[in-house]
Amino acid sequence: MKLGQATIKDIAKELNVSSSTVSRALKDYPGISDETKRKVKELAEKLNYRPNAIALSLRKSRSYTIGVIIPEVVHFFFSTVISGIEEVAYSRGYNVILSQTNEKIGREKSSIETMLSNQIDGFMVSYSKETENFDHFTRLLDQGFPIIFFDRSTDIPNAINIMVDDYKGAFDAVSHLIEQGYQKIVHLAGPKNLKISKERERGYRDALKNYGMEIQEEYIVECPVGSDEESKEITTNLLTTLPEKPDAFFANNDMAAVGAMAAAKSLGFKIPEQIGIVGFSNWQFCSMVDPSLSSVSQPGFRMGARATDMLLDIIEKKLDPQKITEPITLDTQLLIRNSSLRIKS
Amino acid sequence: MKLGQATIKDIAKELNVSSSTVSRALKDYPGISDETKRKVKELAEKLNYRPNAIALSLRKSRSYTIGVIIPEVVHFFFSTVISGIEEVAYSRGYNVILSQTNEKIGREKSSIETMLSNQIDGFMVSYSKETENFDHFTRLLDQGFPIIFFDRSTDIPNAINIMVDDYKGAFDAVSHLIEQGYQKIVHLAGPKNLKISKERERGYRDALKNYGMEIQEEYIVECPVGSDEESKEITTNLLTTLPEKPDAFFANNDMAAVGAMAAAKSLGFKIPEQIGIVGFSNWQFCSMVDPSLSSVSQPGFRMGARATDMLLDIIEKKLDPQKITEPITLDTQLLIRNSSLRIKS
DNA sequence: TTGTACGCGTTATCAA
DNA sequence: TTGATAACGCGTACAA
Repeated sequence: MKLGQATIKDIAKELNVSSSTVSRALKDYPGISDETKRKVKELAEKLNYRPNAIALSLRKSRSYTIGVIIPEVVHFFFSTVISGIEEVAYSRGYNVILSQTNEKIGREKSSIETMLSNQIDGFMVSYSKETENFDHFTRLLDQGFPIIFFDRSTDIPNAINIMVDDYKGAFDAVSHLIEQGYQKIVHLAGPKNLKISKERERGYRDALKNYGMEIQEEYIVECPVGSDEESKEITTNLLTTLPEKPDAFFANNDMAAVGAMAAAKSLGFKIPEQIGIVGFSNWQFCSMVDPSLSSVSQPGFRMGARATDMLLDIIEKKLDPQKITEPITLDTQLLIRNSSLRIKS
Repeated sequence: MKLGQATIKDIAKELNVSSSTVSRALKDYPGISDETKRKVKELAEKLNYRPNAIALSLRKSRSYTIGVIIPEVVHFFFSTVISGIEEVAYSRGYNVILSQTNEKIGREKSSIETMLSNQIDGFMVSYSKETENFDHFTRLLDQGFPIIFFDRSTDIPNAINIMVDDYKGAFDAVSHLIEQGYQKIVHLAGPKNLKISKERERGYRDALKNYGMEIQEEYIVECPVGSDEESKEITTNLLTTLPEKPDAFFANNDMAAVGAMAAAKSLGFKIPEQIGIVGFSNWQFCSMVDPSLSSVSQPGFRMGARATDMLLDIIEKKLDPQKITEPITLDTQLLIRNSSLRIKS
């Protein structure tokens, strides 16, 4: 803050009282004469007094600030989560301090250090793709420091995880494709080390099993990057080389789904008549591509809001983290659009 | 921070030295014996000592934190700007504290107050649509408090504005359409009260003039919401009722452009042969729609990065804000894709 | 080479 | 009803 910001001392000096009196008057403590209160408040108003939150933090060892560690800000799902976080934090009087890791563990660790230095009251974390060792988190959790992991969950004992029900989302999507009569369904899978990828793959497998269909391992293809270009290349390859041509794609994310769509179209396939496609995440563009892309929508805002409410409850001791033993899962919703709807009922 | 976080005092007590010695040893001050330094650093490491940034802030009246006030986080352009801000802030050792206003002035003001309480070193602001009175900003600027306005600029004297060159972006886009031989170019305009909308419309008008073409007022249609549905409806209307059928659309944003594309396609027009379309912003989906959408790309990341560099330079007194009298404009780039390219050269 | 004392802004505690 | 003092964690001018 610039010079010239009035402090309690300034008010005290000007009114010839002690700073404790001013402090008490401002907070309507009992045992201060109405007269003094009035004078203090009047002058505070006049001087545009604003309490110094930093001094307060130092004194209380509480900053009313939570730290958000996120892989990328420019990402539809994550920005939606941030929005939910910010909304709840604001309404409960907390600040949000934000850092993106760009999927780098080094940056993740250093951001955590900085935030701890800044005495934040708790963390909301979606860890980076590079993170395989979780010691920097367990250490904090063991100290009793509040952390909530969102979207990307961990196996750390006692950690609180909140995520989307990826398994069920995938299960629903693939079941839908089967019900639409698709037989050879490829899964464009995500990075193997992320739990969400594994869960989605599990949903894919179980849906097939559930309908008595065989699982062919060559139909499960990893798309490590997750971009549309990558997927277009992979999909073109599959459609031209596999002995039994696939007739549907269930993608781990919407970008990959769009890549598959582009590949199929440029090879002359009709969508959804010959090839069906379903993505995951329900990004904004799903309704804008042609044909519109069916997708599994994830409740990002709700996830951010819910997680923040829990974190603040823990910080404020309204909730005992020990009591939360199960991961919290939020329901997804399958949005059926034209890319997978060939049986009009 | 939880109990148990080691302080300088803890180290001092354990080593039987004074806390100032510890402080100096940790910072490699001259005049401390190597022996002491070694011991102090060793113990600091062992105790996992972490400087208390809050105490430092209080002492230096500097928090190494900047506040970002933004209308919405879930918005491709804004999230890109945030990313640029965060990137530079991180690399220069600053924290970013974030608040979204949801376009409400009340929230804008209260967020500013909170951030000031937290002794932030400067502001990055894109004000809300409701903001018409700027007193809450001028007061701060008059005090010498560093603020940079991005994307949405102000007329406040001495304020620093950074924005995209909307005029030129629009001018280039429309010139391109004309060069492609389109004759009856409609402008799907944005909300009239935003400066960016006005600038884009001005670019549209000047491009037509520049090519000696007549400006027909009924070809300039406001799309107040800016959604694809809205634009689809408006465009369908135009294509079916106007006596002289339009053969191109220059939209104020990409969503509106996609709406126009959908309308044209469903009316059986070929794109780009019969109808050309150019959007604004270059959202991610531009390359994914079919045909791919030409668009004017706005350098969001660069804007965030550049603005933050300036803000930090001002904070660190490397730059005198008085010296910046002109608004800073960043060049846009016209990305020509299939929706407007009918003359292959 | 090291220690003492003070102040950043605030509030809790004890005393008057 | 009010005031003086100490403390939160750190850095530094001054003294030793």
